[in-house]
Amino acid sequence: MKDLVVNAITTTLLDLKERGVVRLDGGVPAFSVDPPKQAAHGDFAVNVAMMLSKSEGKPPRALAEMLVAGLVDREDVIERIDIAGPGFLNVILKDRAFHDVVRHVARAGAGWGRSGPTGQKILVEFVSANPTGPVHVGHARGTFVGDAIARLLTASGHDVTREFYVNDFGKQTETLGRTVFKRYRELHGESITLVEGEYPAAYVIDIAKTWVASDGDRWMKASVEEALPRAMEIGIRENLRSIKETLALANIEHDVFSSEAALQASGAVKAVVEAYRARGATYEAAIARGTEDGVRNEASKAAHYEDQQLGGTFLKTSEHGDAEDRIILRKDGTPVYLTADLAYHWQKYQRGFDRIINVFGADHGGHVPRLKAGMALLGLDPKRLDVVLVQIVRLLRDGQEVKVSKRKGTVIELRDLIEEVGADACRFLFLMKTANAQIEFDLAAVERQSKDNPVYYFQYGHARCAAILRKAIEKEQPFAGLDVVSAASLARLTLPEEKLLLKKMSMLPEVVAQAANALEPHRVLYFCQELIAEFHSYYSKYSRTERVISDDLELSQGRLALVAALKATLKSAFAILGVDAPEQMTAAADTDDGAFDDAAEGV
RNA sequence: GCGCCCAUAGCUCAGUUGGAUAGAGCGUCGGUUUCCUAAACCGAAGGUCACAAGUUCGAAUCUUGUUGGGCGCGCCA
Repeated sequence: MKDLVVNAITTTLLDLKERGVVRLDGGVPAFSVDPPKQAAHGDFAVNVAMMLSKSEGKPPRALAEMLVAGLVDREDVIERIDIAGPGFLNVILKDRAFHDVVRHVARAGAGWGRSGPTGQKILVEFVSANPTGPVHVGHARGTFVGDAIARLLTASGHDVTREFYVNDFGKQTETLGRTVFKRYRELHGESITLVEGEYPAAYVIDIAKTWVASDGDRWMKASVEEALPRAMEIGIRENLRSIKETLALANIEHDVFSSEAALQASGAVKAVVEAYRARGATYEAAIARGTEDGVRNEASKAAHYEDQQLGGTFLKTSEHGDAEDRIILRKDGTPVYLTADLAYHWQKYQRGFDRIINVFGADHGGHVPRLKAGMALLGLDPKRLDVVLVQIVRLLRDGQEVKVSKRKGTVIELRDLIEEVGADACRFLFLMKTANAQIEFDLAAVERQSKDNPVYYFQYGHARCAAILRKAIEKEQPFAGLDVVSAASLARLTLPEEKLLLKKMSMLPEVVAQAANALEPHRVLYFCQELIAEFHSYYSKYSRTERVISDDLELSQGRLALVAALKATLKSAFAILGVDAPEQMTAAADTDDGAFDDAAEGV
């Protein structure tokens, strides 16, 4: 619908240029066509006259008048254009333009709001929780945001691969293995003590039980070194199984689980180092170049680990915006975490993705410049790599901060949260906010409010549409269908609220495209909220006077078309967000208090 | 100390990439159901958009500075 206005204005501008009325040196500017806040300002407000003022050397209002006078409206959809304020064009459209929205929705079907295939291959990596424990609430935000971004990009016609990077290599995995082995011995009657850094939480005991069930006491005589590979294997396998179960509960599915251990075993890590050497991007040193002259000072964390810094092979990441060069091989020749990650991302490029998106927690923000610099040093375009940083969620319970720590065993699992409030409600809590703002999250409030969670407002909007369509059948006026509803019926949609609803619905494809472009799923959510609010308001206002279903059959069909189009719009938007669109609301279940109480147990 | 992110109603957050009189939910107060679902709607109260300059027709939005908060600054991952 907005396209109609954009086309008419563009055509008019080009025509005026042809006739020498405007110079249009910079081409047609990227003017805005927006629904104004106030109804008095027409259906769409256009700012093109203000934008052209400087380059044309004429006042905006004069340009606006020239545009109106020379308007070329090939599709015959513009009723009137008012000039207002500093030079806005307030466009009023003919009713026909509104009714075409219904045709659009009908034609698009299940693809309404989505775009055709772009051929672009995009990789979205998200969650990537360490397989040393279950998915906890600290991961929840990145998990839902990542999933919604993947859905958005899919809706925009891109070929999306969803990936989970499994850090099944390194010291933390070893620590997990040691803890599992201790618990295994404990189950066979030994008394054990966990040391600082090992995982005290109960889930490790469950892992050990699984191990006992399959291997019995076979490893009781083995040394730690002998048993460790098996302990790590079991630990990672069980944690990964638990992670996948939780993700399934959250309605999230990954296409690829990429293993760091496999990456290491494949030789890819050594290969990336060789590639850097061949490009002259490395050097051997005891300390990173430049760091002597005060890039680091005593306040830097690095100072506390100086004794572990023995030198080795450095990568010249500072040449591409990183604060300092980074080590990629220790003195003994072993690679560091970054080296593996560089190899991993090199592979992402080699796998043929046009765009690579990582959803990281804000605590990994410092990692981004190194990664991008590392890609640049391989001759790859770092702009193809986008990192969405999801800010920390501060967890509160009744206003008091809750510290979540895997090491202390005070983990609140995402699974518990989902079971308490439901997957859709949980998803909503995290998608309502932009990813790059830190938020607070009161668990007690979530427990209390689980019944009036915002998600139900959305779902009720859809269910209400469904209820009206059911009622029409009951009253023997079943809706004919969006594709066959008559022009005469649609012409009966003349109430201002009805036109507003149609106009709003028509914006869905643009909202989705913009949200995908910005990697901001919450935009779709707020669009739905506005649309539903307008609908409830319309419904209530006319519930006594202008009902959807009346004795006027022609009018009823028109209004049912409005309701059906809205239902289709919501259903499509919900699917893009990963939220269920129910046909009817079931009574809110009673929630028992304190569901988190035993989730945070220590050992 | 340095880098990144943030600051909007009592609370939690939006604000259509610079547009006209800054919004929603929750909370408070008051109203609306013989009716297509009240999980809804209507109204009231509530704001120096942290502060100060600057950029221009126009700033919550862009620039700089100040203040306050978060994250990071490791040869951990």
